[in-house]
Amino acid sequence: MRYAGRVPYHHGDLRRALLDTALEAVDEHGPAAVSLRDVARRAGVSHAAPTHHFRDKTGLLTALATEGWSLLADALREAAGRGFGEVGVSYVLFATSHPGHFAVMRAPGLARGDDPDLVAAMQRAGAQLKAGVERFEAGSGREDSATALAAWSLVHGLAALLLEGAVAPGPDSDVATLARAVTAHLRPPP
Amino acid sequence: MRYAGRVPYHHGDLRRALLDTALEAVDEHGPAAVSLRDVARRAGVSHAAPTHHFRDKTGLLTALATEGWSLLADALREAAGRGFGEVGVSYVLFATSHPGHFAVMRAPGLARGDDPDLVAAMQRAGAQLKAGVERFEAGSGREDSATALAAWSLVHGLAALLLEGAVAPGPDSDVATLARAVTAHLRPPP
DNA sequence: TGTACATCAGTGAACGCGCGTTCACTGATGTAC
DNA sequence: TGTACATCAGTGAACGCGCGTTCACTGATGTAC
Repeated sequence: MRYAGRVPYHHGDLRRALLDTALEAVDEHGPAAVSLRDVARRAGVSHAAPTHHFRDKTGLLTALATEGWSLLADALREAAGRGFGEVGVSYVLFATSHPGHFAVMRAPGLARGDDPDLVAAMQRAGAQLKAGVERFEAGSGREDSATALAAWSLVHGLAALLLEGAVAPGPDSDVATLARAVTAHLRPPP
Repeated sequence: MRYAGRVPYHHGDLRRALLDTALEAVDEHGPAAVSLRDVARRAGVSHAAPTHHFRDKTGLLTALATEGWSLLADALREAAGRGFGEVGVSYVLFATSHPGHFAVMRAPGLARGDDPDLVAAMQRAGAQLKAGVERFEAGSGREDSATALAAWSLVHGLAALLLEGAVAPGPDSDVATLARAVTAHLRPPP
């Protein structure tokens, strides 16, 4: 039973709360500098509590990476009906609106790479990316691996430049507009 | 005086040695996880020695970032005579052959952003990048900020994907070939 | 050429701190009967 | 409906470790005379 004004012994959804505070910590200091004790502190819980939800630090990062790839797959799938350009825009929007997830997803060696859930989520996102590029290539009737790589590089690079603070949308623009302008510069396969 | 087989008290060029071992450490664990003590250990020197060359940890990272931007500026300048495509290829080659430098250059908040040498080196590299894009645009006779951003995104994205291990050149290819194929997909301004 | 001395480069001990993980524990919940 | 008990969720102390920085020090070098 819970009484107003009383801190309950059980949290309610500590797992979710830990994931959220971990994302904040990643946003602030990068995925390599996340500390389990800091995450617990932010969530207002003892430093040993996370153990019950994610065995150890790697477990927490693996859960974040899995969630990230899964969210990306969902976002790309949702945009897939609207052509390559929109899949690309969706990729950039995902990266800038989920910086913590995106950073953990790209950081090598922090998550357990052989985790089955993580592998499945990555494959799901990979399939959506591939489908997006194929849609772009469809216009020309031929497939070209360099086109696929160029498309991915383009949106990945824009996302990285935005996240690194090397580029920012002007006052009359926003990320989606920037992304559309940039993807329009991709030349279809010869 | 130095005798063969005797470890001299003075190192000779400890500053350079520390920069080099720091680069190795960055390659292995990322810029956020570099430790001064580890860098000193790798260089075979007491952990307090780096203080004499770089006041503190930030000083070491600032020196690395400065060196990185300076090397990039040199590489871009050298390639500038050969058209935009080669400037782009040169950017990607710099990133993949100097992963430690490139990582420190992009990591926000690790170096002293107001260091005059660092600022100067960044400006030098920025000017070369700008010149490269202008060369590309010259064909069309008009300038277009989206073209510049797309060009930078494209090469930056390819570099990031290669460094993150998301993409690797096949057995019959190499980084330069990949970079040429990708930059060929950039569409000139309308 | 020799010598005194300032300066430079590196040492090793010490400090206080935050970290990840383990552990025995206790409070809360839910289920079988 | 009540009660016993297993299980789950969180606590707090403890461990050993590596870290950045400071400090008094010593060895080596170079320069003025």
